[in-house]
Amino acid sequence: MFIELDLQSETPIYTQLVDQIVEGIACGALQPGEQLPPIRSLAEDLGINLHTVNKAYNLLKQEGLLQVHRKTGVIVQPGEMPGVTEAFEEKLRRQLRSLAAAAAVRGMAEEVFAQESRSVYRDIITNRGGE
Amino acid sequence: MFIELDLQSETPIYTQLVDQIVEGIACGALQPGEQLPPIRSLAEDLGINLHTVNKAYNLLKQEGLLQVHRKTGVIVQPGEMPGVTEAFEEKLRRQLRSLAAAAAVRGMAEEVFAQESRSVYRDIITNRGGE
DNA sequence: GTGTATGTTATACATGTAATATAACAAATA
DNA sequence: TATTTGTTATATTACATGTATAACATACAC
Repeated sequence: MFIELDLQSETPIYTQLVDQIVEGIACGALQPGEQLPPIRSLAEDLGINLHTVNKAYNLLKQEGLLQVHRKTGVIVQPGEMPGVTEAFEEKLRRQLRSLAAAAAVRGMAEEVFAQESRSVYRDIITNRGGE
Repeated sequence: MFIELDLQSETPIYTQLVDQIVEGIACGALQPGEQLPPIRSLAEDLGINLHTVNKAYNLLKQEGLLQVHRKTGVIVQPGEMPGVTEAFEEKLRRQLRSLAAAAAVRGMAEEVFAQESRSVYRDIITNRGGE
């Protein structure tokens, strides 16, 4: 798997997992219908607890990005992806707001901030990794 | 004061405080050198504990956005604002990355995402509030 | 000086979250 | 039947959040 954890980071492990799986789907490294490792294997591979993986998988299931079949295991949502809901828009704006304010205060111009966003987005879908 | 807290929110109170003060500085509602309420008054006004306000003020002090003088109280950084450091750039990119991936997965196009960022930024500095 | 308003520090407590460790359960399939 | 999967249930540890009190240190007004 392509997952890399930073156990020293202040971002919770399950969040890192969620983020990297979402990125994987976004950039095409994880195709719709593709199988993810069983929670126990992935947990062992990463040296973490089964429940931590489970929590991440469940969050993604609730968001409609993963499907969980008993015994079959976990796969990337095969058909329609969730789409941009009103709730998602709100959440996105709320988080962008915090970043934009911090950027503005430090003198980062509007266009630079927008360009930064665009460039980060592009880095993801072109699978370059970003750093 | 212009602070509004949502005690039901999952975002910690001190984070909400930090965000709103940063926004206040960004949009000009809080001018450089301007005085902020004493921690005890603000805490009482908002119906929260003194230490919660103190934590927020201290984070902003560490980031160089506030100055804390004993007895004089807390003021908005009067001279040079922090600027876009390497550390800030990294942190910004890391957080944008998570948002961009989530947006991409839901089919939000690159240009829409960039435009969204630009528009949120503009909302802040033009002091319209945003919602 | 005395008093007062400020931020600071220390201690304690309650609650919730993150992560781990075990164990057992439920369902699908070989 | 046995195995592999996700699920659920407890328990424990550590840490974060928020509160509550109390005391301390400094600057300023009087």
